[in-house]
Amino acid sequence: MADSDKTTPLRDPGSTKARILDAALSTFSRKGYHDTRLDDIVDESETSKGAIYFHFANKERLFLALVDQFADLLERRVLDAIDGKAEGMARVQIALETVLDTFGRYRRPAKILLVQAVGLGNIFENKRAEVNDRFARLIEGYLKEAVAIGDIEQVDTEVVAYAWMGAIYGIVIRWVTTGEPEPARIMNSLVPLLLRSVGYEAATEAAARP
Amino acid sequence: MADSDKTTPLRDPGSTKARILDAALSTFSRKGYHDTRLDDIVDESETSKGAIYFHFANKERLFLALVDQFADLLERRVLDAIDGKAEGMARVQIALETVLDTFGRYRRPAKILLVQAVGLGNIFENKRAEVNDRFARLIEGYLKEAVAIGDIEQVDTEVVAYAWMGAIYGIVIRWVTTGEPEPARIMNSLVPLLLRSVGYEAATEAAARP
DNA sequence: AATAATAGACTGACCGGTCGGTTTGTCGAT
DNA sequence: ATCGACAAACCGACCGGTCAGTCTATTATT
Repeated sequence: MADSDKTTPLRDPGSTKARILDAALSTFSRKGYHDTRLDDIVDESETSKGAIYFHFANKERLFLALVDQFADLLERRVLDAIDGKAEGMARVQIALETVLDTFGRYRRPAKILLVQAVGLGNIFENKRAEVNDRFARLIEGYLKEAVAIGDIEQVDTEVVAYAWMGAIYGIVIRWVTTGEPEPARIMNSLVPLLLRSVGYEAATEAAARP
Repeated sequence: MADSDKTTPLRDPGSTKARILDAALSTFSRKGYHDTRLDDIVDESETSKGAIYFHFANKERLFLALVDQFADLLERRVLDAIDGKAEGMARVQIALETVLDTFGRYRRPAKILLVQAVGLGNIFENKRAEVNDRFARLIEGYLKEAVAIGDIEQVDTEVVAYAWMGAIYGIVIRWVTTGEPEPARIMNSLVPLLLRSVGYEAATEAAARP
């Protein structure tokens, strides 16, 4: 996923691939998958069809590369944020805040993952479900830990995890589309709301970072 | 929307249109918008291209007709269920249960609204947002009422409403796709979860209907 | 010279939409 | 009650634009 996989860079191959990915991100997030023409990406990246097909097998793969890229980033950020700093519900809270923060910082990738990757064929739907599962399971793990520790009472952790992901998605999708509830407001309203839903009162108050 | 608008039905125009809508619902919900060929609908409905274009302006309108149809049904069911029977959080609870129950009963329309209508062009995205808003605002209204009455404390009703819709969507999408959390379990876990998120303890227990 | 990387003209399958034509029912006139 | 005129409903072959993907040519690198 980095730059130098194994191929020897000629002119400056990384930059072309990166330019293609950038342009693809921009166009896909703006127009959606089907309304994006390969030629749009060619224009915006100032490369060529040949370059695209040299670096990616086809349109579908190019799109999925963006999804994977962002899913990886999101997971890394959550894991980094947690990183043994706390346990129980404190962990859950940090995880939620990090997910929200990351969506906030990366608006276009978020849009691709949450909006544009939905409703396409089964291939895409599976990928979306896979990513969703990944994070729902992550959250569920922390939740179970919190239950075990006694931070919160017994709950249907599976339903909670998916409901939370859904709630986050719902709010973020709206923000991504309309810009409406400002990230700070989302952070301050949504996180306590979710925590309260399992009977936990949020510890922190203004957690929104600049 | 009935049959005899003003035109005198000849053979039985309603039935053909209904067959087309049925086939469209079936195919769109299964394959999604773009993977559905008009000819698929022709085959499944045992009609013809001409019949489709006689009743609908184009593919897009046919799809949107399904979305509208279901959105109307959903709204009607919620309003009927409420219908002055209660007020405050009791109303909110009934609204939530009705929405969930309706999604549960109409799996394919639910899939079209929640999955297949996402990620298509802007036209579709707007429609989806419109429907989503409609219900979020509905819920928000009841929530505000509950706050005014004193059933629950002050909350960011807008965020709560959209978060709830998202949570419901998230769970229902999963069910629609995988069949996973059974409707009864959803009803019993999700509704209390949502109510608790605004500090309200659910009154009823096993509310799931046969 | 050989190979990686890039360019971009070109192809062909695909599919939404059209359109001329056919069938089926209504109704007024005879 | 028969017919002819008309229209609503329906049929399906066909058209034509679109666009992902291919292919050959060209350039840069070792």
